Amino acid sequence: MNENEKVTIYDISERLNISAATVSRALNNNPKISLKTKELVIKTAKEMNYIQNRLAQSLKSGKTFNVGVIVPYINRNFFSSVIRGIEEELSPRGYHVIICQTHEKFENEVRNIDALLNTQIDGIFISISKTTKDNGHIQKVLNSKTPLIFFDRKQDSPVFSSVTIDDFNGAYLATEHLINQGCRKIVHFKGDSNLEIYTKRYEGYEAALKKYNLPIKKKFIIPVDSTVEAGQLAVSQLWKLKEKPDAIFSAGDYSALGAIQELKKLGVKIPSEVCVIGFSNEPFTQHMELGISSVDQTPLEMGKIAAQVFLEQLLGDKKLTIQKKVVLAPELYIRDSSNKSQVETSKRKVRI
Amino acid sequence: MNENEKVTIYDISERLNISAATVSRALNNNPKISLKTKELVIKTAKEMNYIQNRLAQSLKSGKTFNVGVIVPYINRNFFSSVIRGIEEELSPRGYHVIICQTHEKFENEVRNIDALLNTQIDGIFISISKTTKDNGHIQKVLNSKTPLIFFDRKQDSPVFSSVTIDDFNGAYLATEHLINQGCRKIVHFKGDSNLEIYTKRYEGYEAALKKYNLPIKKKFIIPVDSTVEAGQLAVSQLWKLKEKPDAIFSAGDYSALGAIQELKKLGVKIPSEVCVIGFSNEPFTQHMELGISSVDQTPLEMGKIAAQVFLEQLLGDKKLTIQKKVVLAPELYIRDSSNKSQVETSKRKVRI
DNA sequence: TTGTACGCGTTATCAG
DNA sequence: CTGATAACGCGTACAA
Repeated sequence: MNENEKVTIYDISERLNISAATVSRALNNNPKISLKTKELVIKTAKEMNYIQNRLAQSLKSGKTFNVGVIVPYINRNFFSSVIRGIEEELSPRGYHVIICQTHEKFENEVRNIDALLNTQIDGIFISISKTTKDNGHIQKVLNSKTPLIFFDRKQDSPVFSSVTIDDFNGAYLATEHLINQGCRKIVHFKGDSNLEIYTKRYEGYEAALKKYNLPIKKKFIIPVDSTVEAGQLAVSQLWKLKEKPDAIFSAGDYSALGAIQELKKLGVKIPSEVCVIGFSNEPFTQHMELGISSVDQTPLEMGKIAAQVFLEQLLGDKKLTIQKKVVLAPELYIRDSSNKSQVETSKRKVRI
Repeated sequence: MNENEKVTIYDISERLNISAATVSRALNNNPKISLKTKELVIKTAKEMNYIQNRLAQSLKSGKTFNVGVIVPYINRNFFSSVIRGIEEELSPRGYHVIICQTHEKFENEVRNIDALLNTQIDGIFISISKTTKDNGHIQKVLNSKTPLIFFDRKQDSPVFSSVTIDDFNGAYLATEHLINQGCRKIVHFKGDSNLEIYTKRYEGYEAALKKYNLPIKKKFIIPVDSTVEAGQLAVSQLWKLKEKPDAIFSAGDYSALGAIQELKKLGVKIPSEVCVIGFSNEPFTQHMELGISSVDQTPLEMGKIAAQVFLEQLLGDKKLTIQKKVVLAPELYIRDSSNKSQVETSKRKVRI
């Protein structure tokens, strides 16, 4: 009963007095085999507790059925949700998902790419870090002919596909919503300019103001980290100005929360005096007593679609790199923090 | 310049007119090699953009430097934080982390184990699902001699290690805290009895009541899912009773939140009339206007320690399965929802 | 339909 | 110190 050592196709072939090749064929739905031996092999394989060695398989085929996902931090709701989407789409097809974190450091991103490349993954999903400047590491991926899909935070690339949301439009709609609430002096908490998502959000904000003939004021455009503290600080600075804002559109939810906390401390009424809307639709925004309006990025869907793009890529002609840019529609969630009419909308989902 | 095809040690050996074996030695810090050729090999390897093929390496050595992590859902804060801990501890040692989700379904757990086993991982980290009954799949892992570490949600096992928090004590301290606040009629929202973590929390609650000579009432022990809705429902049912509770200790934060929402709707004052404390210290608990008290499970640390236990295991004698049960101390976070004295503690961290 | 023989890229063993 | 060779487990032309 000491069948503890790994059982291989050779063990099966010996037991059955057939060749290992035949066993292999039986196990791989190869047509060139009689039903009889095929069934026999499958049966005894099961009996002997045979499990295929994917390593050997991969070495032969060049495919590992592993993909790598690179994100800044895996325990941030947005990223873990995207990863969940990827995993759920890919695992039924036999793929495994390897995760890597950059901690927003470019050097780690490079290291991760190298590590994934030499561990022979079949594809890479990446959301670049705030400090990523050049694209030498992405070039390496290109050279290795490994499919790569950007999601959310992408680099401009003429060859690689990407899945993002329409940040411009999300921001435009959020700003327009504030304008519709009667706000005229709208502050924007601007995210890191190194990332396209944040410049796009800024542009959407600007476009909405222009469209409604509102002035664009430099002093109302504040660079703010996506942290509670940064939001608090920004508000405390802003409220020292003579001209007070009547709304805040933040590029992140945490800074929106910080803003709200500070506004309350200052005795400013929300939403009657100031409306606030964030971005990302973090879980906490809906749980607050005063629900925070936000723009949802549909992370689960983003992950699933990124995975689908990857799978399509595999089917396509390898020579001709088919590149696909998917842009998802963001969803606006209007809650208390920006809802002056106090209509019951906190649960309502406004599909764009 | 068409050096695009994968370059192997043979390519290097040809170029240098030496054997592949020598190249291999040079690249692996093998002592049996002259410094001169070693440096030469390393230099040309770099020039030729050589990257080791980990697949071949793994096939030879039997080690893949991949580990698998199995959790119910990866985008739940607790789990993604543990995974982050594991990744951060293991990736500097060259390991990759593969993630799998069970969706709380036993069948998926079995499937995931099988998949990981045949993809030849070096170890498995698992938090079992609510519906996991027997342990046949864990036996398979044992047979394959693959190290396995339970974290948080474990099965009793005489051979496998585990890293958990002291759920009993966490619950005991939470309950004791409520008692110290003057509460005498304390409800417990009890989690799924299939999981040890929840029965332990229940026992901790019970022990605290006993210790302070408070009666244990069946009607105050309510099975509640860890969802907002379940918490709401439980409170609406409870407040139909003649005897109203004056505190709730919930085994989960979401149901604690639901309870608070429902209590407010009923016009019940928190914490003066009813104190509430949850479990898990989900991020939202600290962000609420009325901060929710909770028990922190130190997920990041749990992940790191699980990884360390795994690494220790590798060093130990393979024959003798060294089994280690690590129990971490939970941390109580007292916030508004259970702080009658209104002392500023919302930020204070009470280390146990 | 089945068997033989080789290669995937490395490393370890054994000579030299 | 270096080279030749086998082996890890599998899949697949090619031959039978």
